[in-house]
Amino acid sequence: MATRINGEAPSTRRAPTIMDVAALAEVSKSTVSNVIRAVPAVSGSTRARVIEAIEQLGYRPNVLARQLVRQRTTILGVVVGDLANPFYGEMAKLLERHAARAGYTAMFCNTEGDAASELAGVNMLLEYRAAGIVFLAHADQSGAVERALARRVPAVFVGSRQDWCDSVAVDDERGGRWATEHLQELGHRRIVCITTPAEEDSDAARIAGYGKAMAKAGSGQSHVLRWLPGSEEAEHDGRLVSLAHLFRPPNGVSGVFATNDLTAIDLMEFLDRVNLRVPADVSIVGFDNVALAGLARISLTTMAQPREDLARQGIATVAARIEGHAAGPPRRLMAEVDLVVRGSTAPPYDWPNQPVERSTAERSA
Amino acid sequence: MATRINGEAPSTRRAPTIMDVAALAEVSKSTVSNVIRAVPAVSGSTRARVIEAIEQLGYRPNVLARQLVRQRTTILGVVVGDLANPFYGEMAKLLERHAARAGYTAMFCNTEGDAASELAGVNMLLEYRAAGIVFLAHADQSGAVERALARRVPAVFVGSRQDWCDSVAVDDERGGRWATEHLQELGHRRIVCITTPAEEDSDAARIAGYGKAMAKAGSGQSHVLRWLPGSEEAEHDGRLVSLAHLFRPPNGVSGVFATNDLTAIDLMEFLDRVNLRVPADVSIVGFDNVALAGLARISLTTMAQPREDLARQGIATVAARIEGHAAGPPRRLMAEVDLVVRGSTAPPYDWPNQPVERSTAERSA
DNA sequence: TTGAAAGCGCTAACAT
DNA sequence: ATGTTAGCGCTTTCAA
Repeated sequence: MATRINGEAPSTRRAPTIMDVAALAEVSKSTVSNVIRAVPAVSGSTRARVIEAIEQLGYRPNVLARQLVRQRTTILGVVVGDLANPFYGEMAKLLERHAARAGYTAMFCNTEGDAASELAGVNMLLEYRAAGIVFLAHADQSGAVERALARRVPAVFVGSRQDWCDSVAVDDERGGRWATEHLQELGHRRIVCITTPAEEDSDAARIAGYGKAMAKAGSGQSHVLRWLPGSEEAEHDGRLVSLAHLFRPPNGVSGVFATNDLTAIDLMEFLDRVNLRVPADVSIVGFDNVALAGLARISLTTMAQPREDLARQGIATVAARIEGHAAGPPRRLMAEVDLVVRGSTAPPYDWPNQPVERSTAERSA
Repeated sequence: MATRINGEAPSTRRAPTIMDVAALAEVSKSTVSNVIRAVPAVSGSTRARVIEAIEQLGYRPNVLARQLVRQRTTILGVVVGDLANPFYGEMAKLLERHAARAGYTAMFCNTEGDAASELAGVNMLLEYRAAGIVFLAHADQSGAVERALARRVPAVFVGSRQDWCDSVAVDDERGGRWATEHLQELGHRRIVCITTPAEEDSDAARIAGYGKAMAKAGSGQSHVLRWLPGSEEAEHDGRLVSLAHLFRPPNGVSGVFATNDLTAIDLMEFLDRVNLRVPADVSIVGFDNVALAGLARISLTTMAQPREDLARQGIATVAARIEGHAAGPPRRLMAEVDLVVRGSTAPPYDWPNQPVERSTAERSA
């Protein structure tokens, strides 16, 4: 009979350990370990006894101890900007699902778009010895996060890019260009780009795409406004401009490219309030194709990101690095962006009817 | 000079340990530990040397090892139904924030409303030796989760209830009653309740509230329909009924209480499609007050849940159990539910105008 | 004020 | 087929 190391009765509060199981099954702890890890070299009868003991005690292996001795965790950190934003919520869910499928446990940290909490979150993940990190957001501009990572843990940016790191994202510049061209083809000339004050990396590329389309068309200048939803004004070249005035027909802005759907929808709300009609007075194109955008009452024309692809490839990319299937310089994977035309865009009020570009595939978010 | 235990140069891939720091600072590892844990009994000069070494190596304590030896983690598990649902997304974010404030690290698992993955998620949290678990959803009906928990780890239900466990939630029955009474006071008599096939605990209470209000008014019977958004039909008493037919004026149903906002909004979409107007033909009341519901284009009358309170009290409740400030039988905390009247409810088309009940406080989700 | 030593629960050689 | 043993990186007595 195997010796019971701990002479006392099992504490009511403490979780049973591998030793408790070994004692009950009257085997050594290695045998229990062999059963848990499905090592074949265990006789049927012994295995049965061990399994019986495990169930009787309600034993569950301590992952912390296992990962400590294995010198490798299965924790995958996910840095999210704002879980309450439906785009990130959906991405978080998909990432978790794919991570689980690949044998990893997702650990989220919400940064609230704040560089300090982003760094705190990354540090926490590092202290948990996360096997890899997925960035859905990146607020830090100072390089502190890059330094903290110090090439010690594989990371991937999903939905945005960073030159020092693997990434999976759509061609944001192309998306911005396409969105703007859609407005131009409808006949719009006075087109502005509206973005949020808390600008993400990907926003810059989308804005650049807008700029290129405007330059190429040669019509009208490009104007980028930073708008905090709720405010009546937006910042343009360091000056505040009144939005209501900006859009006032007949000579106001008739087309808007918003760098994300939430901003686009907030703008719709604003326009509704000041009695400007979408799309009769103002056409709007968003970016992301959140579920919301597909509601008939919103019906927002937008650039769709293939969320499922982004999640799948993001996990695959970081898993390949973790498992050593991939080495070398940062990889930049591209996913396809697509225009989804809905009811928020139409020719400007003074424009003759003409055929309208259609999306490659209409999707319902 | 202290002996360097590990003679080799530090590996490029492995994270530095407390021993590496000790060797570099020429102290023992206990001293390093004392510095990390801010134990006062360390001389200023020693502390400085250690801190210097920590920074030079980019050392970060291994939380796994620490929690193993301390026999207690700071991991707080959060079981979520669907992160892509804005109500849960927002709750997840708030819970994470409050958990962090209380010194815990949130670890989410998304169950997709599926009992099997819920149990898998709980098992995972148990294997990580989570200090406590917050349930935002509960799909399992078999008691398997309760048995797995086996009173070994403190848990709290937030937004729903379970008699074997602490909970923080609004009075769902009162909410359902209030929502129905609002419709009744507007003059509606033919009022149905619409819920999802994947019914949560809290849905049952909301439906019960609807039933009580209907019974009390003595007008019309109560009818509960299970509807899968996208379908043209809903299940009622085991039979399928056509929604379009159900609402057709003048003798169709004129008022709907939906057990959550997402279902309510999906119903709005459906009604829009079949050319029934909200609220002229059909009035709708939802439940949750998600951000979406406050958009002018949706303008859904709904029962608001105090999300911030739920999150704060949920964390406080489980933290109290963990930290031993609380013992004894399950606690059931109540949060206030509130009617938010918006544009989706109005008197029925054949009803004379009359004063309308107003919300305690109009909120913008 | 510092250091030595005994584990926490587990895995993975290596012995038997 | 099963047991023995040496750690994984850390905290925490207890001695010095």
